[in-house]
Amino acid sequence: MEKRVRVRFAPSPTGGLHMGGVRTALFNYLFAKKHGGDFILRIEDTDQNRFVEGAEQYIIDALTWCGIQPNEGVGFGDGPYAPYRQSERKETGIYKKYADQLIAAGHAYYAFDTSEELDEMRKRLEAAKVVAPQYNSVTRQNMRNSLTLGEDEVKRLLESNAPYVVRLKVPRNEEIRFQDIIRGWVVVNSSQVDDKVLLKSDGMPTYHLAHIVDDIEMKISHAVRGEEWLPSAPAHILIYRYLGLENEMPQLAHLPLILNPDGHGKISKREARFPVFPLSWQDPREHTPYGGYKEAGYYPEAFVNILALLGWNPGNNKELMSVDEMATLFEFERVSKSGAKFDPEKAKWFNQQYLKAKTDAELAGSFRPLLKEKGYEPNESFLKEYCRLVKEKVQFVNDFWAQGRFIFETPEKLDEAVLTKKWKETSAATYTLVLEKFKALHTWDIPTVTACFHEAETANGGKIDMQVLRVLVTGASGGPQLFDTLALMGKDKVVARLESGLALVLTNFEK
RNA sequence: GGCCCGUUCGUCUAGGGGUUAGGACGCGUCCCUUUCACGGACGAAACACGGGUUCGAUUCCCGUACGGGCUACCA
Repeated sequence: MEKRVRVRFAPSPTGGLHMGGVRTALFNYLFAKKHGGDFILRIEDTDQNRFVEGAEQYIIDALTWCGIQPNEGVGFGDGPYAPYRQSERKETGIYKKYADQLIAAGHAYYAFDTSEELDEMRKRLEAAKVVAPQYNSVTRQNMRNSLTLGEDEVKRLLESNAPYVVRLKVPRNEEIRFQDIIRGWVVVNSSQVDDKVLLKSDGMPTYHLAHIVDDIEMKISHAVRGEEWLPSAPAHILIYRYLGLENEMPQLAHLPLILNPDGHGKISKREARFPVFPLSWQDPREHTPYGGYKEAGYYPEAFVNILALLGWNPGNNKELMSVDEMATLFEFERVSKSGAKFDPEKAKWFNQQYLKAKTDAELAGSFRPLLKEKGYEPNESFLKEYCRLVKEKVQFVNDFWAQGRFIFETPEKLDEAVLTKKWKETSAATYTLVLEKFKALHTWDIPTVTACFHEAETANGGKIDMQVLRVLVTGASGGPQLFDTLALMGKDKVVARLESGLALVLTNFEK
């Protein structure tokens, strides 16, 4: 019988959770949802030196904003396997228990080397032209560990509380093979694997031991993580094997990395000219916060949609999908092996698609607070109409203000390029005519304004350039649907703008 | 350097021994439009290279190049 799908997202609280981490969480979430399984948040805080205040809460907040909440784990309700923080689990002695088991079985050993001694060893090896200095089956013979020291000495050191680590005893030359759901068979020789530290001298487990113990204890069925873990997977296989748990170990899936759009390497928060964090992140050790997708105006649905298609695709040419749709389609077999460069331009397009799907009322709701910051609080119907007009032109609600700002505030200057090109000697008379026609109106709505403009054209004896009218009223060469905009602005404002616009042109353009 | 992983339009990708190599973003042209968009149509644009295997390779194998990851008592 297949075991119940239980997957975990297991970040360490060493900083803000960036988009690569979110995607890993997302794939876990989709997989769990598809199979009706569990999605767990486990906090891997075994490195006390790298602990960052606020990071854990950030992870919880970010997942929540993205709508990919775990159903078990830190911040989301303890299930039957609590605690879900490794620092707390360590207190139960669970990691030491497994480490002791490995030692008893002869697959792990105590090592008493100081960091100075380790440095010395590496230097020595480098001097001897050893290409990859590592603590392994060969070098451990010259180090201070329970394999070289003799039983009595080891016992004495242990009893005298000498600091030690527990290392995995990796065999010298053994082929280690494992199957990755995404990559197929991967084969590595154990000579390439070093004697990994399992238990650190502060008593904390390393990632290598901790995640295995927890995955087993928490009955994790699939370990889904980034490609950066692929090189250490062989060591993990060995640990499972020596624990007698190779048959119970989770299936492995190593996700391709998200790469920088330009340049090279993993996506990085420093060089990116686009957000890499879902929510803005203030690192307590730094001065300036990093902006987030939320603050940039992205909808969480759009953000998640973008991420899902970075390395995965449903194979049906469909790109816009809800999380539910993605979940029904998701499978690791359709996750690609190669890294994906993130394309910020396409990300914007995604958001635009979601934006266009919103109702004017929804948009008004999200734009109202932004507009209030600028000092304007129009009534609901005005705001909805405003949103209707500007939404076709932007990708973010954040752009709504800039797009229609002229409605609230008189532009300081008019678009010169348009005027230079289109303003003629007769223009002053033409647009004065339009002004007079507008002034004479008693009702003011879209059809009336439109009809009035056409009447002006008739009276003028020919077409009147709408773009020039636009510039006179709004200052800009482009903007929302012109007559609709004029209708929304109201007669008084349009007339006043037209007057001031004409005055401005006459002083600056008429020679 | 060593080890591991990867390589289809600029980017995200589909496909897979015989295809006009498909879609999307972006880009260009046109249509719609007396403005601005949206929308629509069309177009330019890819199988890294070299050897095999095969009647036939973009697809399978090997090598090379290139890219990425790892190489800590970090995860």
